[in-house]
Amino acid sequence: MAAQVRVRFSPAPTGMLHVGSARTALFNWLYARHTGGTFILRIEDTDVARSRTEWVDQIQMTLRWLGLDWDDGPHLQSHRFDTYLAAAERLLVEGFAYECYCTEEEIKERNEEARRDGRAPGYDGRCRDLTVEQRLELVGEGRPRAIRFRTPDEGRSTFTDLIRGDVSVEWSTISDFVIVRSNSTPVFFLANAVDDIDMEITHVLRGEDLIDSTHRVLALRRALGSETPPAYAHLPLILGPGGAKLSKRHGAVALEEFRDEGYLPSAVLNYLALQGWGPEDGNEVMETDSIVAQFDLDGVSHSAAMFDHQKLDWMNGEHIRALPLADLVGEVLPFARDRYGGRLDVQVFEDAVALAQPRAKTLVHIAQQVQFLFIPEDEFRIDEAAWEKISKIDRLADFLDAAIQHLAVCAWDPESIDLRPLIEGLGLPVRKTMKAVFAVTQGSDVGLPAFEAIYLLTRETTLARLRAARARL
RNA sequence: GCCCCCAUCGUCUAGUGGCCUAGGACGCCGCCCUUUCAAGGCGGUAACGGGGAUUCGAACUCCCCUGGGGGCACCA
Repeated sequence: MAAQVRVRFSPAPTGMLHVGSARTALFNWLYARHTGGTFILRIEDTDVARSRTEWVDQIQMTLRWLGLDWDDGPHLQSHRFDTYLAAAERLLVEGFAYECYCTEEEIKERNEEARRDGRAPGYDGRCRDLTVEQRLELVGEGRPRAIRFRTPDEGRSTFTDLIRGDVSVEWSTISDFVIVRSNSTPVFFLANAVDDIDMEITHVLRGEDLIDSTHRVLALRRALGSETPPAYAHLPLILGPGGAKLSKRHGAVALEEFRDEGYLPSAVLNYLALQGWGPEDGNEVMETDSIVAQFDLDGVSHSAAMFDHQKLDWMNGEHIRALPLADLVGEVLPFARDRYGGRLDVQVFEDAVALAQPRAKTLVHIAQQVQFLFIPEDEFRIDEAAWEKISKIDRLADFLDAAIQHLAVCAWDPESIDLRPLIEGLGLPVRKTMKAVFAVTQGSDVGLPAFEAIYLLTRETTLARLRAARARL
């Protein structure tokens, strides 16, 4: 057996957890749990200007909501600047890095010029081999000092990716890069390399957008004296519909949004696991435990996946239907309380959720479906389009009169409430006429099973709504 | 512009030289069930980007092209 697996999820706290990051977190977590390894949470907040502690908290909350627990951390890189700076100093002394006195503006200008001339952008190496005198002069001018890592001028960099095989690039295409900013804060590459060494990370699973930066991190690690690099696995990206970058335009992209829209964490986790990975038996609806048991790296696909909200909706419905009623009620309750507050009758609510469960896509959807039971009577409205449709129904007034008469005296149970015999008795078409029942009692011509719904509505309210509709004709 | 990665139904994917007249899932369409809408059942639609090469035989191997994505920051 190989050494214990140690993986980490290392987000930058610059915003909410995006589905792409969440998928990366998930795969790291799955791999750790599958192998019995350690899952570490590390916050890469080296960009002090953009990082915010509220995002650090928010990210943790979201990971917990998804059900991803970590064994170690969160470790904030902002607490370890001294360590990174000391490492940079060592690299400086040993000649792996050098001091750079070019200003950001100068570099930007030179890059733009290079682009105009059709040359490749990237640092031009101006400060690479300054003499002591030159350095002193630049310092004398009051110029800021950054530290740059010196990349090889020739040869190739190659590493073996766990899911892509050998990945290699010509060193000449990778220019010297900054590892310490002129304001003396460390940059991602440095902190990342140092921490992965110190935390003894064995496997780095991250998005494919980072594949090019791996060569630089690996070179840094070697310069820092690390002889055994971790295994790298670059995960396919998650794209929006049409293959464009997944963005707000395509609907929810932050996990918090999915939570607020009434998606179950188990469904989101299940769907995310399917972005780039699939179970061998093809059975896609899975409990988290089952995913953990089956997950492995060689099942990960190579190509990017497009995020499909429709499939997520279906998946969420599957998970909603798999939930025991009591659990589902607990899940929907916050959404319902939010809408109906004290008007919510828990017993009625439970029965209504049971009716909604087989036809629900999201928890919010369920909360909306039971609305007709809990809104104040003076706020109850029949959907205009539905009213338009049902008002054309043949002999609607006769039917409503008969229904009122029947419901005023019948026993109050769904069986006795059943209006179909009455409709047939009047010689009216059942399906068509039932549309009116839905609209008049629930506000829309589609809804929860009519007679159970009427039973929950109570005799009094039902009669009131029928009479109001009759009066409106 | 240069570099890197990728390439099977609309989408997620199975497929690792013959089991493929390419399988499953979402979606879509039809039928059944049915008090609406769903759910469920049954059936259908739909793909190996193009061209070479290797081979008795290529979705699967190799090369070229094309296409898509990513990167080339004192962001991560």
